[in-house]
Amino acid sequence: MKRVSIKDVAREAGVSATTVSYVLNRNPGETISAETTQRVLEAVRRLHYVPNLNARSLSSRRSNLIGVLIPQTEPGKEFMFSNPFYGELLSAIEYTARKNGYHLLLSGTQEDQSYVNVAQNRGVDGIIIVGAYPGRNLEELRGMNVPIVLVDSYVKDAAFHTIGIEDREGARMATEYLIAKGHRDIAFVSGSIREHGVNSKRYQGYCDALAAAGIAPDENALYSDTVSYEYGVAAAGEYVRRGRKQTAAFVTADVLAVGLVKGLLQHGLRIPEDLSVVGFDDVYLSRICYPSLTTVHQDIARKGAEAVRLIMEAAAGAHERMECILPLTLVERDSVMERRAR
Amino acid sequence: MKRVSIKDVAREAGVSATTVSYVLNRNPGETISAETTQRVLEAVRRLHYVPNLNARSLSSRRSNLIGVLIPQTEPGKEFMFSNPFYGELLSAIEYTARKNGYHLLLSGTQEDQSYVNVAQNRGVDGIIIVGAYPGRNLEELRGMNVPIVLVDSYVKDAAFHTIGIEDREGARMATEYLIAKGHRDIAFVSGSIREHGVNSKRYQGYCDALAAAGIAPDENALYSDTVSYEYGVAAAGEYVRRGRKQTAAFVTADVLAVGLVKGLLQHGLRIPEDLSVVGFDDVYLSRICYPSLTTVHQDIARKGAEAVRLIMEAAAGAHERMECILPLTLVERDSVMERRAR
DNA sequence: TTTGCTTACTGAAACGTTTAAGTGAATTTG
DNA sequence: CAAATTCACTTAAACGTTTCAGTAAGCAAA
Repeated sequence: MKRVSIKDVAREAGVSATTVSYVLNRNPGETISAETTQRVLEAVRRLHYVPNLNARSLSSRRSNLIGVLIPQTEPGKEFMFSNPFYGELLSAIEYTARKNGYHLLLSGTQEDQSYVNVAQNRGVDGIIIVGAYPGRNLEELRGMNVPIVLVDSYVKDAAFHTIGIEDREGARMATEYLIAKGHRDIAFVSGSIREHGVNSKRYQGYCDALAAAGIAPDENALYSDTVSYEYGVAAAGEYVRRGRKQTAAFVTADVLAVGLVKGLLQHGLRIPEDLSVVGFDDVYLSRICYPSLTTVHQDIARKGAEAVRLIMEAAAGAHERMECILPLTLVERDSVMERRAR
Repeated sequence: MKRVSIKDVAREAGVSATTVSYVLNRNPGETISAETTQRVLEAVRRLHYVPNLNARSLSSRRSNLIGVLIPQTEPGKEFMFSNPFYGELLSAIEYTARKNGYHLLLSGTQEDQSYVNVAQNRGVDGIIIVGAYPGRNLEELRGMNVPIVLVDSYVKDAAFHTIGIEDREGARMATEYLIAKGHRDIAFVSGSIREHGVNSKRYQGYCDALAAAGIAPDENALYSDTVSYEYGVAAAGEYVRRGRKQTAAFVTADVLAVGLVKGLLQHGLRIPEDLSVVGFDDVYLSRICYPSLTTVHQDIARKGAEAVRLIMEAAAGAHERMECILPLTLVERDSVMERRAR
């Protein structure tokens, strides 16, 4: 039960292996007669030949493989890859990659883990890293000789291409929207605020909007290390415990916002009557949850597509650092209402 | 900027490449002295050597790579991979695979597409196929010389291992539960009912429960199309159009159930007061939606883990066909209530 | 007629591993 | 003490491609 190799095809077609390779790869500069091409393709079909891509990678040093690294927790505990946003992004990346002849090498990442082993040794043509933050992991990657795209990271490093969104603008937009609806006490709920992370930018945007309206930022911002539905629920409890000072909340991730809403409902509060909520990301879930979530929309499909595009361009020889920032819009749904006296 | 290879390590450590390979692979039967082992490992560390897994696969004919095929639609249109269940399952597969030293080669599949090219040519050690149904695609795979695990398929074929759940039992359980709550007119909402597919089993289970209670199944209570949130919403419209005969619905996928509920709410109906709903899968979303969904729970994390285990066992030499059926339980949440007169 | 160019191929090395088979030296066995 | 065994390695072939550097034939140009 041996695999059929290029040599078998060559024998069948009465040509050399080299010729078969040239036929299959339409190698520029090489000329193969129409007749021979026919014979080779015939043989390929007859023998059901499929090229061994490992051998091809080994020889040509390109693999048509893109490594994708996504934060992962133990399964069953949380959403797919800890945030449904990651799932949707992955889906978009996969789709674009496949349409361009790439395969995906998928690996989850956990805090302490080395990034390098995960992907380098397969000879990937590029790596897309989602949700990374600076640290020894990124240091490791710098030495690698492969294009790397960081998604949603504010690391400015010549070694990494980045793709992101107008975080600060988006947050300002959301907060301004709440202010325009008459709210002045606006909670800020997010995952951990780290330097170079998206949340610090979103916090800035939130402050920008408050400042423009002459409101002092709320010292009691709620945030945690993890972006999760569970933390959203917990934050609701905390909000009640603290005396429900705010009439609105800007939440930096939909999954968190949905948890918050759920938690508040469980406490017998009504949304948006008792608290107006604006989320961030516009994951599919936001349309589904109850009440449906007013949120800052980002084009996830496009983000994935651009990530793949950057890898391809870099692999094709582009050498300067590339950066791609996508715009945001606000989508109004049912989780916000005009402020009224309580 | 050359890659460091095993030969560089060999030179550095003053031994042959073979010795380095033996040290790195702890090859059984081969003895390498402690001192040499030390020297080699030192050299590996000094040179930051990482083995080229493509070369390894080529030479050893095992890749530590598992191909995963998941139904995929255009991104942005629907959930991750068309059903959040797939995302959660993928997450579980990834986790288990990684813990066992495997990487994942991910590919989405679309209706018309050949499965073979997607994975075979990378020399994967096995393929996990989610949501496949018999057809020419499976025919193609039969010829391949690689363990294949079909998830949720009732294809009985010596060429494929399978992993599934007690679909019929689960459906019976759900329907019996509704009957026990006093319902007699129970809708059946599902994706397309195909031979060898899970939905035909679930339909049987639904009929079993009705029969046991002396209820004749009603053609008019059937809603079947595609598994998607959108179709759930559409089914709600259809339900209203048909005159709201049923007081309860058994829905064969949570994502569909959530759409149905959403659609009904949009029509001004209340859940569970106007319609009791039981879903299937217990995806994370079921806890989050409003009202939270009573549903048939399956252990998705375990399912993913078992899929990987089957691949590993098959790769290790097990040759008879393996089949793994996991049990189901019913989880009660807020989408069902006792029937009362209307 | 020689030279040079084009066309259509082929040979062989290289990519980075694994692994079967072998090799000497040291050690044990009969 | 010779023979057999064990130990600790090495040699070289193989895995299935790509690709550089030819080559031989045909033809046009000088």
